[in-house]
Amino acid sequence: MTQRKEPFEPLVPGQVRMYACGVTVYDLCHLGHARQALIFDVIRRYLEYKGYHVTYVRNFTDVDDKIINRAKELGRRWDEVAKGYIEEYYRDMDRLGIRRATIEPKATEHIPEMIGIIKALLEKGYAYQINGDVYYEVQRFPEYGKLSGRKAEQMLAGARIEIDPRKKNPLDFALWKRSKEGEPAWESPWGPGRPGWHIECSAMSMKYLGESFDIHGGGADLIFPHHENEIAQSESCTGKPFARYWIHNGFVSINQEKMSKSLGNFFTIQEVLDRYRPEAVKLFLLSAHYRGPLDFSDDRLEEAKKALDRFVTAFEAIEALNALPPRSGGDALYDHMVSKGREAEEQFQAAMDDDFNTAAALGVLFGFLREVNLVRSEVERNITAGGRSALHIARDRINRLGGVLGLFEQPSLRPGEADLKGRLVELLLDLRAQARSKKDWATADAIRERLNSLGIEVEDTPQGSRWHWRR
RNA sequence: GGCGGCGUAGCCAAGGGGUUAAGGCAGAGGUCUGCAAAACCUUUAUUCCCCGGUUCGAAUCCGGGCGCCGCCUCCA
Repeated sequence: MTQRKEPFEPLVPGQVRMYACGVTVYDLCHLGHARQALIFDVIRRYLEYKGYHVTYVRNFTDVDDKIINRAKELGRRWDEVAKGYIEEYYRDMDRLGIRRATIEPKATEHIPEMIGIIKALLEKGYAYQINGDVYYEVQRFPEYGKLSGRKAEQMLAGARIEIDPRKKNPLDFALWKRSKEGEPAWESPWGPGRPGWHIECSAMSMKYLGESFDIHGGGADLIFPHHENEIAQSESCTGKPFARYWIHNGFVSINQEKMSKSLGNFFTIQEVLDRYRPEAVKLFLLSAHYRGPLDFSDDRLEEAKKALDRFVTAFEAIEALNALPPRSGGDALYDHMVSKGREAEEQFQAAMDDDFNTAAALGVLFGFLREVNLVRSEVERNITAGGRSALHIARDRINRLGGVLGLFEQPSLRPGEADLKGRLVELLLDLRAQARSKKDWATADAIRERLNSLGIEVEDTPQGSRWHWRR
């Protein structure tokens, strides 16, 4: 509200109540939606890491013009279209490893609450009805524009909105829309209709979080008018301050242009995930501060993938050390790693405390990884019990902190690695076939024995060798 | 026209009045290796778009330019 960073103090000590505007389910989600969802997921995870009890509400807008239009295009029922895209949404978020919110309400399931607020606004004189439509009267709320830093007069000057002559003021917005034939409709004191877009978030956030709560947010494009309108209708209804802190994320762009449906320059989450691991996509999305723009390109994703592999290879190498028996000693290494780890965790917290600076936090993790690799190369030369524990504890810390960013939670197998095993066996069998053709039985038998000891049985047949995992 | 944001190495990106200007990618050198690849280590900005000002001191604050982007209509 002050347009700057503010120290965070929740309304109720130890508890955080946050609301993020979710998606309108009329199409597949693109990378921009992924960024928004991830950022709020990370904020939630970090607050939990800090020991807060977090109630996180994220809604679905499941009735709206765009859904109705989409249904017409597809020749399906509007509610089926919404339901289908909610399923797609969950599929995308699950693949990305973005946690479900505490409560995920749908607009259509909260019509009575919305009607309640509209009624109250009419009674208090903040709204007026025309012919089955109900509008909020912006001029009755002097603070209108306080979030976006605009004044009502300014907005009129350059307005490019079409003016509805029935409205008292062009800025007035619909709380309730009368339904046309064939459109979804709910009974109301003003006749059959459906809610305006802004009212749903007021109704659902206040229902689950109370009339005043801590954090509200969404994409930067929602600042005006959506969030401005939410504030107006909520505060004039309750007479209390609405959300205390506002968090708005920047856009994902392509060639410096906002990724959007209208420009057609978007990539769906599914398209991106077909080509890149979820963890790499997340690393990319967190590599810039959430408020700034983030330009998408294959080069950036490739970089993120390689950067992520630094962690993956280190984890794998640390794991591999377990197979070998350690010597005693290495206590100094252990102490060193613990203190470096503590230092890193403090720096990580400092970065996240500063307006959730994930890019800086990631930098801390990479810096710590270097320390870990230094120790690792020493332990690889001389495996000691202390050295190995040092690496384990460091790996656990990286995992834990990475987990706050939603990273390192998924199996570290690189894509194709599972079937890579099969291809490696085939490769060995090819070599073995060459050896057999030269009657190099020692080599051939050695390969068979070695594979056998790994649980792979090899059978020779007239058609060539076959292999299978021992059951 | 109004409101807001951004401009830091070859690229991406933190920082934000005075410690060595994080980190990633790419490049260079090295360790390892029969050679290679991979991996790891080291290294890479006397300088932060330009011009003025404030200050003992500015990339960081202020004023003015230039360039890019977003919002003001649905948009994460």
